[in-house]
Amino acid sequence: MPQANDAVAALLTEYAELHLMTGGDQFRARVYDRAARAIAGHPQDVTQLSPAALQQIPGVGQAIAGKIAEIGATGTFAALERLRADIPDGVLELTRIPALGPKRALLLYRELHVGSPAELRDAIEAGRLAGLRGFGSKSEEKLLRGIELLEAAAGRVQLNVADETAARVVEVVSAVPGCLRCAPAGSLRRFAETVGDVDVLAAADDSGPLMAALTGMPEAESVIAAGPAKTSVRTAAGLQVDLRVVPLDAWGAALQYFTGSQAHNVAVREIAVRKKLKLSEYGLFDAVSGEKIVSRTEEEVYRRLGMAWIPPALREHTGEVAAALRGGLPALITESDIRGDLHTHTDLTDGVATLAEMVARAQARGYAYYAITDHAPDLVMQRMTDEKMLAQRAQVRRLAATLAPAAGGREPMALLHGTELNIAPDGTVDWPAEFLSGFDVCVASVHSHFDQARPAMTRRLVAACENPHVNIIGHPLARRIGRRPPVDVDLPAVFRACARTGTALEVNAHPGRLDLPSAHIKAARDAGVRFAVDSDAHSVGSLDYLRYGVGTAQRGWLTPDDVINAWPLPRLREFLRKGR
DNA sequence: GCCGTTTTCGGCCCGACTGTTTTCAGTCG
Repeated sequence: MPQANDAVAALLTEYAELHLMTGGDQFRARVYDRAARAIAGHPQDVTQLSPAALQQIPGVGQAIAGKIAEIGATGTFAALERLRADIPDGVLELTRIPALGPKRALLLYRELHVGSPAELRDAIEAGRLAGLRGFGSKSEEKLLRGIELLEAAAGRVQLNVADETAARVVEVVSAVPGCLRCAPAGSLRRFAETVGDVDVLAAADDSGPLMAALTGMPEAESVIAAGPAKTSVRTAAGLQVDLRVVPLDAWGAALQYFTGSQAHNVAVREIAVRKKLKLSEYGLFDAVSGEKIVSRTEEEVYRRLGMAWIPPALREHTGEVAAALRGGLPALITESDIRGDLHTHTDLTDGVATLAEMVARAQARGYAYYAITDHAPDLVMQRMTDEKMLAQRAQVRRLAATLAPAAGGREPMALLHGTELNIAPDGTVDWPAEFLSGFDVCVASVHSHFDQARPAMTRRLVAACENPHVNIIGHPLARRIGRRPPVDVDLPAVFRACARTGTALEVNAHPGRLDLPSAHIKAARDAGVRFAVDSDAHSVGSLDYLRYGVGTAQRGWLTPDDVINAWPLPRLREFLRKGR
């Protein structure tokens, strides 16, 4: 998805929020919100489209098309600027706090002049909320917890944002004459859950033109530091980007050093010390003579230390160094091992692309199979019915029959018709067994009652696993990174239930979820659990988010054998039968 | 503000929960 669309969508969403906050018509706000989602998921750069083409996008009419044109020309639109003048930035930031919406956020601002989450915390701690309509002691507690969550994520961005920024920097720097190599490093290369700043490494004899290219990027709003070895800028979105330039000869040692993690580097350097060597970002040296031994590639550096090359996703000092020393690194799953996506949506529920559009993109990704799993009726706002679901199934079957064989004479992509069920507080799901048996695959997820106490939540998830038609537990901890904490659940008990019943746990690849989190994946795998790495795509472009799920699976040490959608279709189908 | 085999106006996704109230507004999915 073009990055320009995200910027347009963000402005339209902001307008909807401010409009709602100031008591504007809720339906107009909803239309702007819907248009924003459709634009974010639109495959072409909307600022390049004609008014007529814009109005083909669902939810975009004459007025919003005009606003988009205005954004294309000026970077914003007048109606938004009028609202911004009324309400300071921080008030919108207040609504990012869970359980605090536009109405109460505005009340806080109007009554107490609270204009940011930090000011809200001060106000709560000073007892200034006492007596304010709509705020009791429970609210205060909940808000303080929410502010904590928000602050923990402050200054860090989701993987996709860091990834897109890094890709732009690499593109620009690589194009400079004299640039010999350029690649992202740091926590982005390790597929960390969030990224604090973007590290990009380049190799060149003369760093000057490369640094100038970075500071000259239109996205570079301010220059934090500018030297020959390292230059840092801050983007308009507030993200810090560090570019480091090294001689080509030091590429491997520098890439190893700047990829981290710090704990991994400390462990690797200790190995070097024991071998009477010294490892730095400039190379691996003889500790006594100071003579350089290797530095050109990461592989050489690790090999000279007696280790196989360690995939970046493993470099967290959680056993990877010991495994590498004894030759026991796992053959990690890679994106090319994934044969299909088992959790995706269409515009039948809250997706923004049609079935045909989603399937076409899945085919272009080279998948052997692809599942459509729209929401089930208990998520009331999606207005799903038996009839709509059965009609979609017929449509899927018809479409499947028309798919052309893939390149190389392979079978045409198989289409699986599925659904994403809602796990009710008691562990039951939307439909009875008879109706469920008509699906090829069922994902089941928690979408409500996130605050259940641990015993109830554990019973709930275990009961879902025990349902003979539930194949995959979707986003098992139901967390939203920086937005909503994970549910409280006895994970070992859930892992045992999954292994016993043949239910896979999802590694949801959406960069705002990454759930099951990598920290828990290894334990689940050791308990005998299988996994499904899914995009949970709601648009054509977000099918590509799958790579973040693969990175998360790698951080959990998973191999293709652990991941059901890396299996050939017959083996997958056998798993989905769940012994029935 | 968008949309239409309900098509140029009058609807628009809606039910449940929570914490606050004392009958309901706000928030969420």
